[in-house]
Amino acid sequence: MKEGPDIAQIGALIGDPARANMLTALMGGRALTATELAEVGGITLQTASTHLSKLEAGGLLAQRKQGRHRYFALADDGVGKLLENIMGFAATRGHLRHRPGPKEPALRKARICYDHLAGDYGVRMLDSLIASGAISEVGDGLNLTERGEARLTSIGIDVTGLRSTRRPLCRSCLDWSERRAHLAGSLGKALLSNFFNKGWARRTENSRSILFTSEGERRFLALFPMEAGEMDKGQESADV
Amino acid sequence: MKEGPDIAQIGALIGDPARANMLTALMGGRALTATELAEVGGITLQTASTHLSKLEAGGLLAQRKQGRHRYFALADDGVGKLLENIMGFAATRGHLRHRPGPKEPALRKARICYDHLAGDYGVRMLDSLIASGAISEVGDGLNLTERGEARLTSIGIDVTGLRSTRRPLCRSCLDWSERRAHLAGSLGKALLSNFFNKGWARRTENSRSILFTSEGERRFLALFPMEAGEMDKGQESADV
DNA sequence: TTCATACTTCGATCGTAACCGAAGCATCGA
DNA sequence: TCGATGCTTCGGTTACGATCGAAGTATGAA
Repeated sequence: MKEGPDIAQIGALIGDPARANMLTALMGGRALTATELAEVGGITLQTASTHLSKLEAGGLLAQRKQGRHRYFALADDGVGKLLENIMGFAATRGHLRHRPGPKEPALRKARICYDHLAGDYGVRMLDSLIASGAISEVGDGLNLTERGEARLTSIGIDVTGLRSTRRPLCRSCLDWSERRAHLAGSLGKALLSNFFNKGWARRTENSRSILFTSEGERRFLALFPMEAGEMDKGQESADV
Repeated sequence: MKEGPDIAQIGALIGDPARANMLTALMGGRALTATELAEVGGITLQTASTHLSKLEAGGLLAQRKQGRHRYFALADDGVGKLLENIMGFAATRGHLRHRPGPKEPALRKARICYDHLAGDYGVRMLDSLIASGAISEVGDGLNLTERGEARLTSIGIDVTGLRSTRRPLCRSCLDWSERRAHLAGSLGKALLSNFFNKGWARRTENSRSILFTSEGERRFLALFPMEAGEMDKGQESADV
């Protein structure tokens, strides 16, 4: 009965509120310093330091020294994926935190989920890709069709290059409030990078929300039109 | 920064060793009484009772009264899936518990993982299904082919009936020691039930290991032959 | 050098939750 | 009705770990 992986250990790591807040912040995808993480955790630097040591020892975080700064980030994709999973699960059980801040509408609209686009726009993008036949749903998973590959290549995504990596091209990621999926995987990441590179959108400094320029928004909505029946849905989407 | 699902809450629930042991035991798929769970948790009945209340309040467990017994089980598929995920992750970080008991070889060979077959035989079965073209790998997911549907129907699986449920037909589940996948989803469950019904195998009383009869083993191995190059691999497989 | 910034380590406090003994409640069988 | 079994609730103890002040280490800047 005592065999098997020790889920209690990682449960305990995630189970502390301060650590959970830090991990959630790092889902934003960028590395943060100990000082920044102390702030998001609502604790002093000393306390944060011990937490960060534990998270690193537990294999959840990786650190990179740079001058007198020490940047922490999620150790790898697996950690992001795990946290996504738990968030999705927690949402279905109604374990929500209830401090609707002023930034919430922006977060609902478009936000970063580890490394890909989430929120209303994220859900819309995947819906549109499926509706247009670029991505097909196969059982539990998602699959890029030939038509989709041609289309994405035409907007500047190096699909061939993405295929050569070990990471899955398409993954679906559950949007916790809407309970609908958006696109994760290396393709999801590449698409978001593409939007950044084109200047359609940019990150915000202290939040996971993504700001679209008016021009970028216009282009994005044109590129991923909503199906006819979907108008005025998707307002409450928000993820992770 | 405070929006989103509260991962700390469920992390804390899983993070207590006694609770984690109980949950792991319930991954065996059958409902257990509070007394039995107290024993696997290594705690008294009183303590177990409070743990079980918390797990139920947190949406992880469901209880069913039956006479003066109170049976606890995982609340639904989602919980099993979550625990599988965490176990898979924990295994990749080397968070293993180290009490190799006498039952371990049996567990490595074949065991139940929530409701489907895991371990050496579980991995072998999926490998064989893929090699024979019954199941294809699509990106991250698995897909039953037409040929596979015909083949499984012929051995007594009601594939059409399975398709009509909301649960995904094929899911892959990471085998933590081998780091290879075996088959989960409603099809994985149906296959294991099929083996039980045919009398090829049965559960053991106090463990998650599955015992094959010699006849059942012969049939199983004939039904799911190993690919030529795979001989003598798969000895160390064990899951969840 | 010297000072400032970024972070860690040490030491002590404190709160929470895990824990168990004992008592209480519910169901069953006789 | 009575005792036995299965489980919960109560109360008090204990232990662990989260927390922070203070001191220590490392890097950079002046």
